[in-house]
Amino acid sequence: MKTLEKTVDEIKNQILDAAFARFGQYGLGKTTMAEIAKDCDMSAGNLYRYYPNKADIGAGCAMRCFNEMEALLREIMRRPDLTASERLKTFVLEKFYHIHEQFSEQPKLYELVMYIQQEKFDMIQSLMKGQQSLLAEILAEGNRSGEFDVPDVLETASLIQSAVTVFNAPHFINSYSFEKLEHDARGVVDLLVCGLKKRN
Amino acid sequence: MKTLEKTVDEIKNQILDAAFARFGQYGLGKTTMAEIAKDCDMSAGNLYRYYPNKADIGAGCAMRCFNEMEALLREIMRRPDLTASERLKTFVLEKFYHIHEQFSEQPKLYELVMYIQQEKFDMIQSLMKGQQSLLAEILAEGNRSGEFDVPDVLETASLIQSAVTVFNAPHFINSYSFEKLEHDARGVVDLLVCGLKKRN
DNA sequence: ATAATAAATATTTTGTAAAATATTCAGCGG
DNA sequence: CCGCTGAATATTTTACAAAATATTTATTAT
Repeated sequence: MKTLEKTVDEIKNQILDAAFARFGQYGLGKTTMAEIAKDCDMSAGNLYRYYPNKADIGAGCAMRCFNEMEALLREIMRRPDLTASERLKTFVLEKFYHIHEQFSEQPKLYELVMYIQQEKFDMIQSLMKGQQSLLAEILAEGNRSGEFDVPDVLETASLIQSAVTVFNAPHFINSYSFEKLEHDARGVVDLLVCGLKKRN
Repeated sequence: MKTLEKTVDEIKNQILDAAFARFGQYGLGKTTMAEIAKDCDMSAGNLYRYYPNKADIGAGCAMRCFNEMEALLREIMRRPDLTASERLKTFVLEKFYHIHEQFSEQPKLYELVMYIQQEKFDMIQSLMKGQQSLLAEILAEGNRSGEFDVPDVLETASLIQSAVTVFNAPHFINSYSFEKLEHDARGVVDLLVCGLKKRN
C-alpha cells in the first residue's frame, strides 16, 4: 500500500512537472491536456485520475512555486549571524530576485499568476499570511536584540509587505526594468529598516 | 481673433466634458464618437476638427485628471502650519482619497487608465516625475527645519513613490477594500516618515 | 475662407458556426 | 476490481463574415 501511495504522488508530481514546463513556456491557455498527458506518456483522460481539471493542475503548479518560495524564505530565517535588519533586507531582496528569476526563466508564468490571482485569490492570501508571520518573526527578533522598537510586529509585517508589493507584483515586473525595481527595492527596504530602528 | 481662439478652447473642453462623463460611466471602448458628438450637439466628423482621434480624446481626459490631481497636491504644498511629516502624510493620503473618489464616482475609469498605462506611458512617467519634485520639496523643507535628515531628496522622493504605489495603482484598488488600503497607507507613510526623521 | 455636415471608406467589434480542447464515461487488459 | 485508454460529449477557442464604429472626404451653408 505504501509503495502504491508513493507512486500516485510520483505521478502527480510528474504531471505538475510536465504542466509547469509548458505553462511557463507557452502559457496556461495554450497548453492542452493532451500535451501534458503526452509528456507523461499517458492519455488525456488519465490525467483526471490525478487532478479534477486543468485549473487544479495550474493551482498545483502555483502551490509548488509558493512552497519553493516559502522554503527559500525559511532558509533565510535560519541563517546565522544576521542582524534583524540584515535578515529583513535579505528577505525582501532574495524574494525579489527569486520571483524575477522565475519570471525570466518562464516567460509565460505571468498568465498562470494572473489566473491564480483572479480565480484562487485565497491561495495568494494564505501565501501572504505565511510570509507575514516570517517577517513578524524577524521584527520580534529585532525587538529582542534591542535593534528594533516595533510595538505590533504582525501589523508592521503587513505594512512592510504592502510597501514592497510593487517590486513583486507581476504587473509592475512587466512595466519596469529589473534594474530600476532592484534599485528601488533596496532603497525602500533601507528606508523601512531605518524607520523600525530603536531611537537611542 | 482672441474670442475665436477662446471658442475653440471652449469647444475642446466641452468635448472632453462629454467624453469623460461617458468614459467614466460606460468605458472607453463602449462610448462612440457619435455619442460624444451628440452630447456636444455636433456631428461625429466635426470632432476631428478638435481632436485627431478618439485615443487623443482619451488622453485629453487623462491629462485633465492629472492636472486636477496636480492642482490638489500643489494646494497641499501651500498649506501653512504643517510640519514636513504632516505635509508628507497629507500628500500621500489625500492623493489616495482623491484617486479612490474618482474611481468610485466613475466606475469605468479603470479602462481609461489601463489604456493610458499601455499606450501613453510617457504621460504616467511625467505625472510621476512632477509628483516626485513636490515630494522632494517636502523633504527639503523637512531638512531645512531640522525635522528630517535626507541626503538625496529626489532619490528618496522616488522611493516613497514606489512604496506607496500599491495604494494608488488601479489594479490593487480593484483587488483590496478601501478600508484595508487606507489603513495600510496610513501605516506605511508613518513608517516611512519615521525612517526619514533626524536621529537625536 | 471657415465651420460644419453627411456620405464614403477604413477599421474595429461582435456574433456565430466550425474547430479545438476539456471533461466524462464505457469498456479493455492486467 | 484497478488503472488505463479511446471514444463520446460538453465546453472553449478560433476564424471569419456581418455589423458597428472610427476616420476621411466631398459638399453645403455662412
